[in-house]
Amino acid sequence: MFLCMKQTPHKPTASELEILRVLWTRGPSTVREVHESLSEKKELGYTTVLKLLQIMTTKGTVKRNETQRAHVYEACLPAEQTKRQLAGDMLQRVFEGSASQLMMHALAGSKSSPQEIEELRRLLDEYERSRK
Amino acid sequence: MFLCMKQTPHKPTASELEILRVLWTRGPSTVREVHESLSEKKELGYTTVLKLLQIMTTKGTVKRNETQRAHVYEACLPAEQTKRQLAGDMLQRVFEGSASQLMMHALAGSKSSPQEIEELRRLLDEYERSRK
DNA sequence: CGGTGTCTACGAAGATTTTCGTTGACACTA
DNA sequence: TAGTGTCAACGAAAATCTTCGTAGACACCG
Repeated sequence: MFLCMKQTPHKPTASELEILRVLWTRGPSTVREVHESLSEKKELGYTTVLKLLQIMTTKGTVKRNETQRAHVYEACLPAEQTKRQLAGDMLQRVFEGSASQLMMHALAGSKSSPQEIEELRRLLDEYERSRK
Repeated sequence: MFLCMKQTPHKPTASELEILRVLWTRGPSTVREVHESLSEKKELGYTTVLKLLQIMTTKGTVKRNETQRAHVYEACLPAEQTKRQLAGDMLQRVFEGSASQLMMHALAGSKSSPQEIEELRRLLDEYERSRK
């Protein structure tokens, strides 16, 4: 078995991301738990989830604790870091690094509430302060 | 030959997006022109680009004018619309629809200038006005 | 006309992703 | 202990993506 030598963590695929989201919200979980959580949204075989988690283990996306019969899986990276990577990747690939372009298109495609806008303003202030 | 029946346009793959970006900036272009443009960044065979454009044609991502011997390809959708779709997709899949989360992570992953922040504020104002 | 270069079409190989079926190990219980 | 249910491992099929080689059509040039 090889350790993952990659410097930059793997960009998760669509299915991997769904699993990661479960692990982020539930914390360390067994295959069954992940499967049940995903099954609420879409039909998906148990072994499909198992296989995915095994693949993600070899990729180094998740790690597992094998002390129990039902192995317990856990995301290697915190949600924040992976999300930042995904956002940054799209920022470069689609918006040539322009955060305002990204925001503009995201807003256009979503129904953001006034509260959301207020929160965004607050974030900008905070970001600006931290940059000083 | 079938027309594309899909209501929602195809989400472009990574390679398709690279090609779309060329078409968006150059406007309608031949395979050779797209290939030369992409070659500046990375090595890529001529027929690879040709094949991609052919596939994108069947998907309905691009359309082509065959009146010249060298067919001229053109994106079906304006850049704005596709970018909006991509941003909105990520917003849902990664950030559960929270634009502020998206922006927070995008900012954290980029080096946004004070001008960029100012532009973001302006966008928020504008968005809010348009919502009224 | 015949050679040279450019173009599209076709097919196909290789990689990656997504999905499960099957098998054998393990454990609980009646 | 024999039956029932749960689990990980393995392999593999199907779908999609990425890449390119080859062949045949076409046009220009001498």
